[in-house]
Amino acid sequence: MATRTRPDTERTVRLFHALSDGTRLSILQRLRFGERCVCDLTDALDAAQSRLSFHLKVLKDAGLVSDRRDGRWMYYTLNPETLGEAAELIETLSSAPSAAERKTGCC
Amino acid sequence: MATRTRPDTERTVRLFHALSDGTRLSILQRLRFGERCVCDLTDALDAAQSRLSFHLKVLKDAGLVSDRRDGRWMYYTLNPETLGEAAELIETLSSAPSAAERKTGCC
DNA sequence: CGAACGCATCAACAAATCTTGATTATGGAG
DNA sequence: CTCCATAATCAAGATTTGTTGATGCGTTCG
Repeated sequence: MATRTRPDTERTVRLFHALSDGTRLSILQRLRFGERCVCDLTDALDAAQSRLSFHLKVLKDAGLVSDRRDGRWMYYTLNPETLGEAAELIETLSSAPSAAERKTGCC
Repeated sequence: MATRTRPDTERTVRLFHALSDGTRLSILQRLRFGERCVCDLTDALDAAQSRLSFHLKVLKDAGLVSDRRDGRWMYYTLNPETLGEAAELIETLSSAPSAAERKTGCC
């Protein structure tokens, strides 16, 4: 069994921060339906282009989306692995501490 | 089967926002080991009392912890239901859209 | 080539968030 | 009642985050 990767607080914070904004959640919702270019998103969310660019960067830095260039369009897709990671982090929080954790007294 | 509760973006944002801070994650980690009073946490995390009070309020407002008074102490505990809710929200994001969702074109 | 397009990036401002120290509120001990 | 302990709240300031409009960069098309 793989050793549980250490929490890496900084990364965790970035992940949940990326998820803690309405615009970004809307973007992720859209991306559930498949790849989208920025132009699709500006239409759908009725948001300024630079605003979306900003949020897409946050999502990308958190690893939640990937981008791909095609001609002059940038296409964004969900990154399920990272979403899985986030779910895992939450489940760890709600799980009882392991024997090892109890022994070392926590954290 | 219960109808899927509508996303309620505002609540979702507050939930993930509460999870997107190092101090708050440390608090939650501690609480996995069981109920703790604020004094325990100030010791363990070496943080000013008013700082912890602030973060505990954020966690409480998000529904992630509950508090209980015992004499002059306030005891905080994890709220597993809300953590489950958070995990669900994430899993929804990484799940394929339902037929109904596809029909209405999304969101 | 040059013009138009799609998008990232930047600067400036506005707003939200976090920290710190002081104050207030509540409860228990003497 | 007075004093001390525990924790919430508040005010002030620093920092971070989000928005907007302008600019720049790469790509395509004429």
